[in-house]
Amino acid sequence: MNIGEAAKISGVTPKLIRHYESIGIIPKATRSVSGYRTYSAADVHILSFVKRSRTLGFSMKEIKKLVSLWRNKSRASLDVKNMALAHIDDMEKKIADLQEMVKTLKHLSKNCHGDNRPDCPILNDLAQPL
Amino acid sequence: MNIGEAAKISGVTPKLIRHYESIGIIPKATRSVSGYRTYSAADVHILSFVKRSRTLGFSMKEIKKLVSLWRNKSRASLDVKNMALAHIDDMEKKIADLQEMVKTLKHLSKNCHGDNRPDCPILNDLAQPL
DNA sequence: TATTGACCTTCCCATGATGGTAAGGAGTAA
DNA sequence: TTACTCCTTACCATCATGGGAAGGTCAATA
Repeated sequence: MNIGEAAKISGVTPKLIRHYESIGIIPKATRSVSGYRTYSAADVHILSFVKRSRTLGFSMKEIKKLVSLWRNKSRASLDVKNMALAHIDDMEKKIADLQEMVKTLKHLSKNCHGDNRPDCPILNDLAQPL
Repeated sequence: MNIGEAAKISGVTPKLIRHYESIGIIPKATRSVSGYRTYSAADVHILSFVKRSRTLGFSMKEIKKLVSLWRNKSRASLDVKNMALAHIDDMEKKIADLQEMVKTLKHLSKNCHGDNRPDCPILNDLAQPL
């Protein structure tokens, strides 16, 4: 099948499929006589794997490793688990950061009249040297 | 003062100060005879404002608006509050997304032996067409 | 057969916020 | 004068993705 159909099935746009190929996430596609990329069901499976990994927030660098682990039948599940745990850690840090910001902003917003008057605790906070 | 000192006081690197100037977040700095940027306490105050706004997760686009509201003495606090509330919404969406990913990955990790064996529920999930 | 329209190709540029580096000028102190 | 630190601009990199241009291919239809 051509890149368009592979894109529809995998949920990865043609644009991104080419990009993934260029940075070595996926193997180089075979080509038709006229130069079109051609994909097998196995190729589409890799693309779906990448898509799902992105959905779970893994970076392309991590996904590159995940794909190679997936294709290596003698992998140790420990390696995969460690990647997952590290990624969970990263995300939990991000969540904590965001929650802190939300907390602060909610507090400031609560004290802001939110009317025509210029006085505003939010701006006062921002203008305060940290 | 020169850009280096303004950077130390405000916590914004010289690199970023120049960048902020170039994209119009802060007014163009006055220059010394030899071309060095010079900053007043008021200029540094703007930089601190930007820094604090970044700390609260606002985008540069939003900060541009916040700065202009801050400097507009006849602003309506409603405008500021609405920006804050919209930003809170954005962040809460991001938090929810991250929490969903964490939840899924934690579940998968719990079921992964994490040893020398290749069998791995995490990879099985990733390989599953969504 | 000629044309059309949908698909494919490569190449370059843009995003957003930040960092790095290189090449060169300015300021100051020994 | 040398040496060192600071400043200047300009370009490139990151990360994942999207947009668009210019041109080739394929299949169906007029």
